[in-house]
Amino acid sequence: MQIETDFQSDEEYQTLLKRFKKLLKSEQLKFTSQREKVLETLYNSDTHISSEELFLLLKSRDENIGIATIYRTLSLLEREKIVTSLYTENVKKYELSHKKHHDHLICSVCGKIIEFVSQEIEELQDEVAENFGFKILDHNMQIFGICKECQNKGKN
Amino acid sequence: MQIETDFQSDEEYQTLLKRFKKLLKSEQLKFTSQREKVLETLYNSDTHISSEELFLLLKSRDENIGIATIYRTLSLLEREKIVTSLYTENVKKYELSHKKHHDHLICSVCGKIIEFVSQEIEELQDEVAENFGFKILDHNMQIFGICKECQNKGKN
DNA sequence: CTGATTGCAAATCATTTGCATTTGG
DNA sequence: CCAAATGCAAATGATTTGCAATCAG
Repeated sequence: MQIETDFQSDEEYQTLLKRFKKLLKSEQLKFTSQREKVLETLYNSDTHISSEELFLLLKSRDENIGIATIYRTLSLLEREKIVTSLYTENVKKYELSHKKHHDHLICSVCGKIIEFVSQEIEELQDEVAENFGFKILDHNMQIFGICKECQNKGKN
Repeated sequence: MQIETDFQSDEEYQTLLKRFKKLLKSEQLKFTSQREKVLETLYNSDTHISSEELFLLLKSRDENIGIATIYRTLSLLEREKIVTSLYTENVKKYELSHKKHHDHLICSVCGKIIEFVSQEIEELQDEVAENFGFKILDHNMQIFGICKECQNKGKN
């Protein structure tokens, strides 16, 4: 079971990597080890991550990478829609967008981000936009509040 | 008609002002002319406004106010839920929250912000949050895209 | 009076940029 | 090769903070 999962993930990552390389080629950009590190780290991260966090993470692995490169790579990835971003706690945080689209519940106490999908909300959004003659490119929904765990903590 | 509207607005503003004063008193904070200017400017602004914009606006009226005071006042107002904020074009922008709650369509071309309300979306959000045992404090929905006008501009 | 607030300037934080050097194709 | 990319350090832009002077209650 574990093996199957790993294999599957790996295959998924390879597909992503191929897409990235193809994309770079089509724009006469170069595939570099730094760009791969960033992509890979995002792939393996199960939460949203900021440039700074990504930098520290890679540095702790003794990777040779500068923070400017991380900023540049994340911008590139966002431009190419390989990642999406959101803004919390005064910084921009990124996640791979290969996942299904989803929205966010953000805990104001612990900062935890819970992802969720609601097809109905998506549809209503499309409807609203249509009423304004507005062409949707992307959207971003954040619900702030207190997660179950932090509510319970409060009771102690 | 016009007179009636002005009167009504004025009354509404007075109510808001009273609320603000009461709130300040209850926290042993002081009512200052700078705080009033900020509140009043927000009240009279029909769009979201950044600290910088607020500062320039007040300066152009020769008001005596420093930008640090504006930042401090906006934080205070947000903490007290008198204003809400959103993050676009790399800055935080504020609006009075005495209006009915609403969400935003943001044009990626001209930066225009269109407000809308969807009771159905609100309800779905509550439902989702409930499923996660999440207690909603606030939320924030931004739909990015291209507004009708900018789509038409593109066609010329 | 006296603690809160202000304006200013300096500090900080996230992000961007210039540039000499390195590297991928 | 050589244009693109990198790392570094310096620059930028938004926001915050320290502090002496001022002001509200």
